[in-house]
Amino acid sequence: MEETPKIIMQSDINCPVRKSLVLLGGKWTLLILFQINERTIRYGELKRCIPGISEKVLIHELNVLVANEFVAKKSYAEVPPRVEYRLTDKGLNTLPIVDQLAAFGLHNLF
Amino acid sequence: MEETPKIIMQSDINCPVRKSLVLLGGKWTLLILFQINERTIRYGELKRCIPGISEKVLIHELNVLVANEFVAKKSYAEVPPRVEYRLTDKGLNTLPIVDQLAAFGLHNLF
DNA sequence: AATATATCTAACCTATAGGTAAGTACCTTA
DNA sequence: TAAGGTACTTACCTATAGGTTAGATATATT
Repeated sequence: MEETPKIIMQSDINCPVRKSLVLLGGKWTLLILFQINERTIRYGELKRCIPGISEKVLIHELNVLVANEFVAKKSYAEVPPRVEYRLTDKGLNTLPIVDQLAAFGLHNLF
Repeated sequence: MEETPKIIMQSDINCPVRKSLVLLGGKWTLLILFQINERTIRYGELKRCIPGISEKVLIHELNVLVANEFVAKKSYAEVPPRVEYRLTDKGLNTLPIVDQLAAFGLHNLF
């Protein structure tokens, strides 16, 4: 068997890992994407699914995720208001990352 | 084909994703693990591989990673000093995460 | 008329992650 | 003798991510 050493590029600002971390590296970002996952979920449900996050941060993160097209938002003109969030295709593409975070946690952190 | 909806637990502090993020969620943490990867690497090399990181932060992150047993450190009693870092088994287990971050970046951020 | 619900908005505050810059110790090379 | 390489350490500073609290809105319910 031959040794086929992995070549690792310098991680300058064009490094894919680094670019991903710029968008996904927040304290709550990947957790929010994980919780939305493949469902359509209302703001209030989401909040209850992530104990400890503040409303301000959750709203802000959601706005950023919508602006970056990870999440799609649908508001209904109802009272009381109803707002639904779901992942875009790009957002769905982040799920393998959180799957690996989950697998790592399960296998190494208990 | 049956619908088999994924069940998603509430992400309290015991959530595996959340626990992983506590340890790996720093600005540089996963990038450092990615750069060490499967090689044995000296401090100075590592620094050159991550343009923009400060010495203080790199040293500090490395110390934390060693304390958390993601990274093993070997110092040689030489002058000038030589210190080598490599991933432990636990550290190697984080590579699938950075692989997914890399894949995501390549496919979605260019 | 008071309370509850749901989704935000806004003002304010702070802890800390991270940045900057200088210094240390020892040897090598020019 | 002076500059450079190597792996740090220390002190100081600051920007900002994130926390806290209160309020807005507009209906329905009691």
